[in-house]
Amino acid sequence: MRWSRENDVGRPVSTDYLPAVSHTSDADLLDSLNPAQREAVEHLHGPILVLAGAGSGKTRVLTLRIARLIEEARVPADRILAVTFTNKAAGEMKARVGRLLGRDPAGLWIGTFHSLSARLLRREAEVLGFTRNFTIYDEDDRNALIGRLLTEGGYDKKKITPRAVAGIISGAKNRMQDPDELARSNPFDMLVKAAAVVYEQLGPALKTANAMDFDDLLLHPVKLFHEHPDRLEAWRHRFDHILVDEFQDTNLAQYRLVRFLGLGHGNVMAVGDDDQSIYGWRGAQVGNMREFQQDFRGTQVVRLEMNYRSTQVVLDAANQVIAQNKGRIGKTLHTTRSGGEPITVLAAADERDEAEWIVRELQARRQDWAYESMAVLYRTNAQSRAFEEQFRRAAVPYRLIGAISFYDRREVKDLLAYLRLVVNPKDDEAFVRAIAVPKRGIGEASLNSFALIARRWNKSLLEAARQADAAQDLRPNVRNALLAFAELIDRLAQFAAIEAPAPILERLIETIEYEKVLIEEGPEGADRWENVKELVAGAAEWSEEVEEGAEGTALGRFLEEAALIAAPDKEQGDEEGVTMMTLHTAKGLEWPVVVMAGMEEGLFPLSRALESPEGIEEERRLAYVGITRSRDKLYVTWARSRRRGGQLMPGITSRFVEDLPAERVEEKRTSALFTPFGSRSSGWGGQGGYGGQGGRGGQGGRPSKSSGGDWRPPEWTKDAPSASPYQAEPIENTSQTAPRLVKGERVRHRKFGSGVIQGLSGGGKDLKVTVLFADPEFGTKNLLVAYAGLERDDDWESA
DNA sequence: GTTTCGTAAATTTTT
DNA sequence: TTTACGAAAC
Repeated sequence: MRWSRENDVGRPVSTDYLPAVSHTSDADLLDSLNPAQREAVEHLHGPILVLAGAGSGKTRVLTLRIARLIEEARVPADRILAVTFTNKAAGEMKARVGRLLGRDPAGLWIGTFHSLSARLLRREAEVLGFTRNFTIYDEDDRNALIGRLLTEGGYDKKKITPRAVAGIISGAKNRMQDPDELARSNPFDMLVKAAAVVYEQLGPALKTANAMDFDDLLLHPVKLFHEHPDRLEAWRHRFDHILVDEFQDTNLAQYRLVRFLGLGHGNVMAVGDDDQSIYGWRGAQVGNMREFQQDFRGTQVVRLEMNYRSTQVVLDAANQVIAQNKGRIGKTLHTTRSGGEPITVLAAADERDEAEWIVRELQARRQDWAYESMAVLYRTNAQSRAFEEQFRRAAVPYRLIGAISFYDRREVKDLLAYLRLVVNPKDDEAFVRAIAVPKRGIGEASLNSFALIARRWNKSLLEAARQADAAQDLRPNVRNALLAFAELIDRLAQFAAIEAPAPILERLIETIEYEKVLIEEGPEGADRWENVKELVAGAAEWSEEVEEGAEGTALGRFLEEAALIAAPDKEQGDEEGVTMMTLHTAKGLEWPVVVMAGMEEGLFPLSRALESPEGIEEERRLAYVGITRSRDKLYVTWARSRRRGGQLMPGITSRFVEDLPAERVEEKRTSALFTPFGSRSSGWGGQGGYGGQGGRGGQGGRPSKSSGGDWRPPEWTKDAPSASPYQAEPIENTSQTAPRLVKGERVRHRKFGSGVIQGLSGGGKDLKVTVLFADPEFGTKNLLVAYAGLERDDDWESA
């Protein structure tokens, strides 16, 4: 096969379209590699660090090397450990290795640090004082637990929020600090002090609940190896080869784990790119790449600097942006794809205008590329909304990735709480969650006094509930409800002992009449019920997968997957189409056409990141990641004003836009009617009216000279000052797309549809309009302008 | 004790 | 625009 054609078809996931390789000799494959790649692939023993630039074929190197270890070096697959950053990457890599081998690499340990650690911990749980059916707590569970500890500690949860405390504790765990060290790190900060106190109690509390949070999944194995040399010895001999992908994003615990497991034989391949380190906020430390070379003596270093993905134009942009960072290991990407389309930098009026222009542009570009070849990337998930609206409106298919995790939905979590309780009766968070839905006449007060009793009895909530009749302090109906609930769980447990996850779920849903519960909740109930059905369907599908050598019951494994797999990348929207996701999620993927949207100071880079030089450098690396996702065409867009958190904020171009090489950039702006701010904001109320002609209808692309009024765009200059953090003030008193607020103007409301302004009242923030809506169901309504989100009703243009 | 309504706060990225 | 929490009503 020809590797060079591998990515010619535009699809986000680069392996989907790989032709199945029935049999290809290794020699052929090796011939297709460049010298550096080949060096990495042929290195079979001893430590090796691969500095793999974006698009330099590192997945190819990793998969080929694994295949060679199995095929050439005759290493049994089950003695190879491969760690990736996401579940998706793991799945892809496994599939690719399978294709290279022409068979399933059975027994190969491949997965994320978290999933592999969980697997290890299930086998070693007892040594650490857990049982193998331990629960994995997600953020909500952990925060709820922390909240309870805060309340018990007499803290005011309004001043010291569980979330803030959780963040501090998580940071400490990432640095592998114990509570004492955390307390000492910042003895004068009340928040840190409180966090240290809670941290102290959190460990035992989690152990009591037989639960671990995400951080613990990494910490406990390290602790295990540290305190139990015999276990370390055993696991050191478990694997002969270790490969770690995205090594630049490992944190301290992850690195320690690699070191523990790898130092014996030293057969460790670490693959990473310091320029793509974008998880510092989560405790990742690029320094691990240096540490690795020191800890593993004689590490061979290979640099992959040949990029097979992007045009010269795109690479120039990437190189120039990243060059501003200090302390890089240093690397310059080369490509053979000279030239390329220029980078389009677009200035839009606001996020809606931005989205509208992008959608139209992508529609126009459909003659050159399929929708599946295009991606819109943004800094924050919140930005996806504007795009969704415009994609829908234009009937352009899209796939939204990652925004809301399927398993994060309330109805899904509620049901899973029951199952968790079945698997782990000590899981008090699950108990609290499950007993609340459906309502059983046990409110906060009852639950609290019951929890006290349970504690006095030294029992978990479920255990205590089984004997609730002995709890004299409780009212009879509460006692009965507790008993009934415990019985329900126990019955479910009996059923679970012999059944697969799907029937268990079905039975549960039937028992608690969940469909009825949801439908009675209101209009969203139907959607929620759909999700429930999807959950059952997913469970049924899952049950069919045969996973050999896995630990625990089927139900336990099902729950573990639900906890660890972000959102089986539950995609929303259409099957195929333009992809939308955050820049973080986009790491490792590629598309012929990439749009980086929302390139404004304060949004990207985020204002929070501007507080430290490291923060800005990390944002810049994220920009680098974004740019290098593009094969052929890159769009970079920004908006002069943008709604953020309900407020309209003025925007100036991101410094990363200014860093782009001017000679490779073409500037454009939309011809949209402009949203006024600054001095024009006083014009609200009566005379209104910006940009006489309906500019919105004009096709984007050509800069139009006077799109309205006396407004001037901020100059877009190469050397604009950007040293000081950009602090934007909200724009008061404007609506997004500025309908003329005069009597007779046609406006559109999100819910009520189109209507005509009948009159105005109030002023400033309290400005109200009276609108007669076309739909008789709504009739005349008084709306607060600042809140109603009225838009010009320009349907008449097309009608 | 529970439900409902209203007001206030809040929004980074992911395992 | 959505969610979270608190107060008042049921």
